[in-house]
Amino acid sequence: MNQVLTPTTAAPKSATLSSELTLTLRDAIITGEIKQGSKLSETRLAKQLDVSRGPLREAIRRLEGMNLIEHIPQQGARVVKLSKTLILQIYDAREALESKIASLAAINMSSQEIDELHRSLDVQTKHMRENGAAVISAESDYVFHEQVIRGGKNKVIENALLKEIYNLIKMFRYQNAFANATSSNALIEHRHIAYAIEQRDSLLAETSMRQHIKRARKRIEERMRG
Amino acid sequence: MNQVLTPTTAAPKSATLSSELTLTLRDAIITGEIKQGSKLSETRLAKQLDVSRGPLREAIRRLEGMNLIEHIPQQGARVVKLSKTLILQIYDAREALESKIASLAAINMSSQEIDELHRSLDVQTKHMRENGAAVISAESDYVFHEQVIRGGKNKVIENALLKEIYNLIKMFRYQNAFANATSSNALIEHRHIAYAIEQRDSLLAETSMRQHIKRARKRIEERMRG
DNA sequence: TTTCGTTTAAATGTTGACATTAAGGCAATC
DNA sequence: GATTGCCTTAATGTCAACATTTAAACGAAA
Repeated sequence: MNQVLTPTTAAPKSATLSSELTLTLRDAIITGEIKQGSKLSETRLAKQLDVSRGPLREAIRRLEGMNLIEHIPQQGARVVKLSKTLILQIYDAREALESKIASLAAINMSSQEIDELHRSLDVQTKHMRENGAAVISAESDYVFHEQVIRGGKNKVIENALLKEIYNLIKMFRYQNAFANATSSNALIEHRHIAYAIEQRDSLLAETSMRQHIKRARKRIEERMRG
Repeated sequence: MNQVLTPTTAAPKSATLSSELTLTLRDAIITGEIKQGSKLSETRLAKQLDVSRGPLREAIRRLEGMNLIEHIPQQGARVVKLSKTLILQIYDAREALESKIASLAAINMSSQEIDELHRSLDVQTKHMRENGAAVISAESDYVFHEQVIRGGKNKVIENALLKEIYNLIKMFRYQNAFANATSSNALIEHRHIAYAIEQRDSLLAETSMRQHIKRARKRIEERMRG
C-alpha cells in the first residue's frame, strides 16, 4: 500500500441543529434583531428558519438559562427587557464574580497567559493611537475581560460570567449608543489589573477589578434613563 | 342568584409535564438516586417515567443550565461529578455572590423580612435545645441563607445562587455524611449576619457572610478527600 | 355603547415515528 | 493472539401530526 495517509479532513464543524439555533437566536437577541420584550413565536420562527419546533424549543430552553429570555408556561417566551434596574443588578453580580475571578487569576494564570494579556493590551494601545480614538472598543474590552475570566481557572464562575452575565452586557452595549464605548480610563485600569496579576498580588487584582466595574456601573447609573 | 360563590378550587397546580420532569430529575440527582457520573439515557428514562422523549429532553436542557448535568452532542447527558476541585470552585463562587447579596440585603430587606429572619433563627435555637443537637440541620441552614438571598432583591444574583450554586451544594451535602451537618458555630454566625442586616450595616453583613462561607470552605478543604 | 358569554382560531404542550450517528460485537486477516 | 474492518444494534437528533389550552373575535343582551 503505497498510498499516503488520508488527510484528517478538518470537518467544517457541523454541530447539532439545536446548538446552532441557540447561537443564531442568541446573536439575534443581542443585536436587537429580535426586539426586547417581543414574543418568540415557535410556529413563526420555525417557518422562518425552516426547522421543526423540536430543536427550536430546546434552543429556547438554553436561552432561558442564559437569562436572555423569560418563559411563561402556556404563554410562550419573550425576550428580556433591559430596564435600568436590571442592568444595575447585572453589574452588581458582575462586580462580585469578576473581582473574585481576578483574584484567582493572579494565582492561577500561567506566565504565558499573562504574556498574552499584556500583548493584547499593547495591540489595543496601538489601535487607539492609529485611529486617534480616545476610548477602546467594546470588542477590545471584552477580549481583555475574557482573558482574565478564563485565567481564573474556575469553571463555575466562568460559566456564570460568560454564559449569563456577559451576553446581557453585550446586548446592552450593542443596543445603547452611550454604552458602546468604554470609559477613557478603561485601558489604564486594565493595565493596573494586568500588573497586579503579573505581580501575583491577588488582593490588588481583586480590588482593581472591583473598582473598575464599580466605575462602569456608576457611569451607567448616571447616564441611563428609565 | 342565591348560589354561593364557587370556592376558588385550589388547583393541585398541574404544571407542565416538562417542568415537573425537571423537578423530579433534579431531586433524583441531588439525592443520588441517579448516581454521579451516570448517563441519563433518554429512551430508558422515558420508558421508566412513562413520558415521551420531547419533554424529557427539555428537562435535561434545563438541568444543564443548573450545572447538574453535562451534555455532549451525539453522546448524551451525564450527571456531574462532585470532585473536590469542583466543590471548592462552587464555594468560591458562592462566597463572591452571597457576600454581595448580604450587603444588598442590609440595604433592601424590609423590616418585616428582617423580623422573619430573626424568628426563623429562634426556631432553630429552640429545635437545637429540644433535640440536644450541637449543630443545626442542613435544612435550617438553607432556610436562613435563602431568606437573605431573597432579601437582597437582586434577581440575577438570586438566580445564580438558587438555580445553580445551591442545587450543587444540596447534592454535596446529601451525599456526603460529613458535609450534612453544619459547623457548630453556624448558628452564632447566622445571628451575627442577621444583626448586621438589622443594623443596616451592609459592610458588616458582607464581611460576616464572607467569613461564614470561607470557614465552611476551609472545613471542606481539610476534610474532603479526592 | 358596553359588557358578558360563546365560539373559533392559533399557539403551546405532547406524542410517536423516522433519520442519522455512535458504539459494541463478531469475524476475518495479519 | 492481537488488530482491523464490517455489521448490527441502540441511542441521540429531528420531524410532522395530534391534543389541549389560551386568547381573540364575534355576537347577543342589558
